Amino acid sequence: MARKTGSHAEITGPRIRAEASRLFARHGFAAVSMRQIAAAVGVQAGALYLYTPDKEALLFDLLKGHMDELLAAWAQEPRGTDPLAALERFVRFHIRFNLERAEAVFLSYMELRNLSEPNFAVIEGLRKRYETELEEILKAGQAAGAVSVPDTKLATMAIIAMLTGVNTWYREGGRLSRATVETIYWDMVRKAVGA
Amino acid sequence: MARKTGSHAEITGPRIRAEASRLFARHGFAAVSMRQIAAAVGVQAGALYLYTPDKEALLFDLLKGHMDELLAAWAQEPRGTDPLAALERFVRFHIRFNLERAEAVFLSYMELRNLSEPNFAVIEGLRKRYETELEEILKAGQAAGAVSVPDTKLATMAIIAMLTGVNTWYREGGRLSRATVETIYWDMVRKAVGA
DNA sequence: GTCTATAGTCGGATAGAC
DNA sequence: GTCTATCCGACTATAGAC
Repeated sequence: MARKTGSHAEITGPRIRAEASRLFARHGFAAVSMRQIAAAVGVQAGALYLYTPDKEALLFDLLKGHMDELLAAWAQEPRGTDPLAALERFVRFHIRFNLERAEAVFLSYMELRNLSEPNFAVIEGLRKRYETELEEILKAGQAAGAVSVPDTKLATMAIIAMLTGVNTWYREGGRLSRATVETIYWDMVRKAVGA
Repeated sequence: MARKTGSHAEITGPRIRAEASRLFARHGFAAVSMRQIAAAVGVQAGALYLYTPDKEALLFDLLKGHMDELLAAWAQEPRGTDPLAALERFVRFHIRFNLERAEAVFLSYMELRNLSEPNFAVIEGLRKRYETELEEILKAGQAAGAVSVPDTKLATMAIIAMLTGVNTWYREGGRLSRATVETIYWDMVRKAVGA
């Protein structure tokens, strides 16, 4: 028989993050109570405070973890010298990674304003670093004559918004596979940057 | 001397909507209390219920009002038979209108999940109608051979996401004027659709 | 590590005086 | 139309038993 109480530190921590992520994404940070999270995990509300100092720190952990994983995953993508190939890798990577982590992407985007100023600045810094990765690719492409955009900064923001937008409409098992979506978006991005 | 109490129905209603919009956009619907809204307007919390049956209806009014105004404003834009000219009008209209109503755009986008199912369906229907306006332009362009996209539905979603993204970074008095931003985005959209 | 119990605050919404 | 007062429930976070 499973006992009702005892030590489960190694599984409770991750489960708290998983349930909090799910609930925050579905109902919004402010609309979710610590009691709801605890109930979803199967512990009492008080037990959550063994794993997080407060509710905001829990949100920050989720957002910070997501951004770290995003940057780490991009860093592991193969490099290359061809700017156009790099751009294609970025487009496909961004769509693929964001669809795989739809919940975390949604959170990192909707719940930023619930962070305190210092925590907000951390996440913004990581986001900016990711954007810079794309801008460097565009600048290199521009320098090499492989791409032609009116403004690399605006092109960066335009491309990221366009790609992230996939998450708002894509549904698994729908009309198009992920690979097809990647290819169609790459086609539009390639043309948009005049390549 | 201004009296402290009395009848101000004609100005209080709009002021409640204005302050609620501002507060919801800044802190999120769930994080804002009726007392906060009342304090911003300068009345007591109970007085709000003369203007709205409950908090959600207040949010719905804001979102519905915004979508109605968006569709009405687009309906007033000049028509024409040239699909490419129509596309340019859409691009410039969308950026201009959304920058003028940044607060309402942000709300209509972030707070959808706080609506009840029937109210949610109303807003989604209006949003869909707006998207269809763009898709019809792309289809007409495709038929006329003026544009060439792999998929008009995806191109619609990609363009709208890209254009709406301007709101996330544009700051008044920044490096670029609104007109310049419109022109740069139109250049990227035009290329993206193979025109 | 998790529980129960609780402190202390704040929430949405309503009743009734003016 | 607005106010004051209030009901009643829910919230975050903590204390202390086990």
